[in-house]
Amino acid sequence: MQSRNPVSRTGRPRSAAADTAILAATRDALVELGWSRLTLGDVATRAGVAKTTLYRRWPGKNELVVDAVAALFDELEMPDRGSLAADIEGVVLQFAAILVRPETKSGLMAVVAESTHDDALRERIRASIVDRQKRLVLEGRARAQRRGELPPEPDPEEAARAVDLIFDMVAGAVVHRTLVSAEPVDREWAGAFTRVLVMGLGPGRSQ
Amino acid sequence: MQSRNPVSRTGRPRSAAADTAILAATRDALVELGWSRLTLGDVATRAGVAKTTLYRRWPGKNELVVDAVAALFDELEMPDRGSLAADIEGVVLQFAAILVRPETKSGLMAVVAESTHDDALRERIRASIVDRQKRLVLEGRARAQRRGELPPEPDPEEAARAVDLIFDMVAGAVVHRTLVSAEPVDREWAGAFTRVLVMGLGPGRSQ
DNA sequence: TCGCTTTCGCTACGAGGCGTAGCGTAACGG
DNA sequence: CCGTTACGCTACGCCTCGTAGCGAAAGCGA
Repeated sequence: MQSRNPVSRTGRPRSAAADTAILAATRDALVELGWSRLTLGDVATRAGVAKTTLYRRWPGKNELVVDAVAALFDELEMPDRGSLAADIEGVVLQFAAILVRPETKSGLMAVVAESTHDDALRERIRASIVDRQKRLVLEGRARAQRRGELPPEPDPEEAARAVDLIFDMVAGAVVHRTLVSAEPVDREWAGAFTRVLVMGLGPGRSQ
Repeated sequence: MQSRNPVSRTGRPRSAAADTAILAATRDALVELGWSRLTLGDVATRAGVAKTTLYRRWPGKNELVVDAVAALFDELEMPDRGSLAADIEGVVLQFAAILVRPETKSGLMAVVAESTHDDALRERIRASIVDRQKRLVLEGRARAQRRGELPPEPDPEEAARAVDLIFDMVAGAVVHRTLVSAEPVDREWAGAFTRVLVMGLGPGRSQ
């Protein structure tokens, strides 16, 4: 995760089990307590480690929660479902399944809020969470172009803008539906959303 | 704002100036400190009131920040710009203008995160912030139907679902673009977003 | 003008989290 | 076996929280 020296070959190695225990304890605490009431001392107790061990590995609450939540996004993948619409609907439902979990809900938004005052934290979120999702958009877009569902985009800058737009639309809508509106992202909603998006992307000019 | 008795006609009245001073001080503190480092004692000092006065009016940090941020949404309105696309683009830019302010960025997401563990807080957010935005969607949709840009929807439940979907798409995309991607919502982005949305809503069946 | 009522500013307080320092011990590699 | 690093534990000063208690201030009605 983070090591002060690139590799320190001597001395007692850090316990990998402690890392996973701490991250799991953080998620448990997020579920039970939410963000504001979560304390690092409590997490340490839950994980069965000393509080000092926790501080030796993470600078503070923000970074710890980012890593704890990021692990939830490991399961993200994008099987080829045959069409652009099916691919989008699949990734929407998959993303929603992660987002609906209480540890994600309370943790993710809180660190995003903190990141508005902490550039390093924003970068950490981007690297460990956001980019992994964006990769799915890139993949789905490339597939759709191969199928002929979307026109190829010769200009790389224009393509990047299009990917960013799609990404913000998909992730934003799912997040807003789940967290702000507090309504479920079920097949019906995902289908309606996908219809609008695919229709908006398809025949018209530009992307 | 909140009064324990519907109206108490006797005794010293609460200072209305203190309310506005406290809310303004809260926004200032959000700008300088962000959410996590904001303390109620500091807000009281900035506002020139005693800390106890603050606690007499708000239960805690969450509710105070909701009210402080909600005041920023007072300027929301939706002039008729002649077409559905222009209306959407206008509300996107207007919403983004509020959201880009540092007090909104750090405050809004934090209380949303807290609301996942506090139903009363979620309701407070919905009533004082979310519903005010949703009204714009309702208005723009009605206008577009009057113009013939969108088909009328006889089924009220279906109409409500459509409004909710549009609302989550618009607000979600703008929030995600601004807070997570940390990129500006300029005319170019707003235009591209509006193109996709309008095209997705328009010709196809239902929405 | 005088009470009655409620709010206000101020001070003080216990409780609890934060982040760090220091120590002795444990677990590796050479 | 030795050097090095991680670990568990305790203790600490600092800060914030949220509340209690007080006297003074500011309205209203008689």
